[in-house]
Amino acid sequence: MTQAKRAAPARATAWVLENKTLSPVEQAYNYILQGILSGELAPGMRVPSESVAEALGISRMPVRDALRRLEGDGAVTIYANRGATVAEYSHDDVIQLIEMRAVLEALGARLALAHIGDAEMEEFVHLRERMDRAVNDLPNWITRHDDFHNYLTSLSRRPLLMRQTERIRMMLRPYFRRHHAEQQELEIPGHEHQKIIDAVASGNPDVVEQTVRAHALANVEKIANLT
Amino acid sequence: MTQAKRAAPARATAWVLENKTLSPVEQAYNYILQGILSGELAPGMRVPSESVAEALGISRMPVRDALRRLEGDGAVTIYANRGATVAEYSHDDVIQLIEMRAVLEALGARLALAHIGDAEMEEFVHLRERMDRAVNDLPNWITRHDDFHNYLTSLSRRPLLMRQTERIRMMLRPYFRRHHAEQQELEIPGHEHQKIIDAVASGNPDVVEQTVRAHALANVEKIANLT
DNA sequence: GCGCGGATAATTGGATACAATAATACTATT
DNA sequence: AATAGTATTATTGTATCCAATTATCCGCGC
Repeated sequence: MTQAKRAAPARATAWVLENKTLSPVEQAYNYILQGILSGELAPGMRVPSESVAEALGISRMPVRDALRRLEGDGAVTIYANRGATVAEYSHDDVIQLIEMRAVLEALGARLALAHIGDAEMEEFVHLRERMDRAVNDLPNWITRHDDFHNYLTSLSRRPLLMRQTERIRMMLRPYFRRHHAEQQELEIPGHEHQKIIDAVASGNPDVVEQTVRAHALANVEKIANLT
Repeated sequence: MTQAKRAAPARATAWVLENKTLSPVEQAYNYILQGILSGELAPGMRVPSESVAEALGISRMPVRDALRRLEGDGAVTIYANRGATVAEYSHDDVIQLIEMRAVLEALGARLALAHIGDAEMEEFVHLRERMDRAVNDLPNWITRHDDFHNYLTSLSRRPLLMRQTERIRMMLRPYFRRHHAEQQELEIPGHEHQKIIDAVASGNPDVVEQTVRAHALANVEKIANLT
């Protein structure tokens, strides 16, 4: 069990950029994830390693690796001897995920306050406007919406927290899509998110945390009821 | 001629307890995780798939699967073409993890209130006592400590939340071990945790949430400074 | 028509083999 | 002696093959 300790290699954060040809595992990972995020692969659908392998012209082995990683991300569920399916979250699961996201993003927002100046406030308004402009284009709007929240969380300078919230958001993606697709209008332009901007502008950590938390929990029931 | 049967591990690997033939992936997963939790495998140590496979009498393939899952759990880090190492978290990382655990467990505690009656209160006291009795046995105390917190979180009836907090606790395990090992005494028996019990007894959600959160953040700096 | 077995097909799990990559050791050259 | 470049070794990544499990289909009996 014991292994010689050796200095861990430097964290390669930029390997994506220099690698033009993605490795088979990465191809498979991106391919499947894209399918889930885009909505092509709906919750419950099977993801046979064979068909993915064939589609990408690789063997099943890297696909399996990719599926394991996606399982860790909560994007797919792997049943023993029965393969992988796009993760399906129940009514209660969705509630839990939203609750978790709420407290985590609220925490992120609170911690972000320390790093917010005029430039950042401007950026918030900018992001809100971009969101509003995409109000009639659902896929685009979802992206912009995520941009807004991710930016706020990113200002906390907490990469692990960021990663966590992104992960949960990814898990919820299919259900948010469904929810927004059924709404007549996505949001009275900017209204909800302006409240967050105002809270941030106030500079009060408790207010910020509470506002973001409430925002995330806003229509938890409506979303969960779709499942 | 008849093909030789799949070689059942001829060597009776002194394996944990009587288990009903865990699949190779599960064996590898448990084996590595156990090594990390027990402290045998310290952060930064390499975990070559070959040696694990050999130790368990299986091939490298299921070990790879296990490592991928552990990567998703945050227990190991996999560098492309350079294998897996036990996940190493920096000073800042540890702070983030503790912060996340704080808000998530605080949320869990708040939600648990709805499911707490006399029987549960008794169980809390029971668990605290077990913890106190193990005060001179570090590994055991850590287990009891986790038992206490996991029980509280479990009462929220939020499996995903539970899983998340357990995951984070696992990531932090090596650093907590280090922290507690350096402490003269683990805790004025029951003192800190009695405060949580009292808060729960009060039945006030805000108090509970705040208390649990404060408890988790109690010595974040001391722990993080060890890295 | 409906359920129940048993054969058959489809799909995953695991092992071996080989290729690719990174780490290490070595040699030659300055 | 230091270093750069090369050869060697160790380890990981991928492909292919076979076994095992699960799902499907079909005939049979009620």
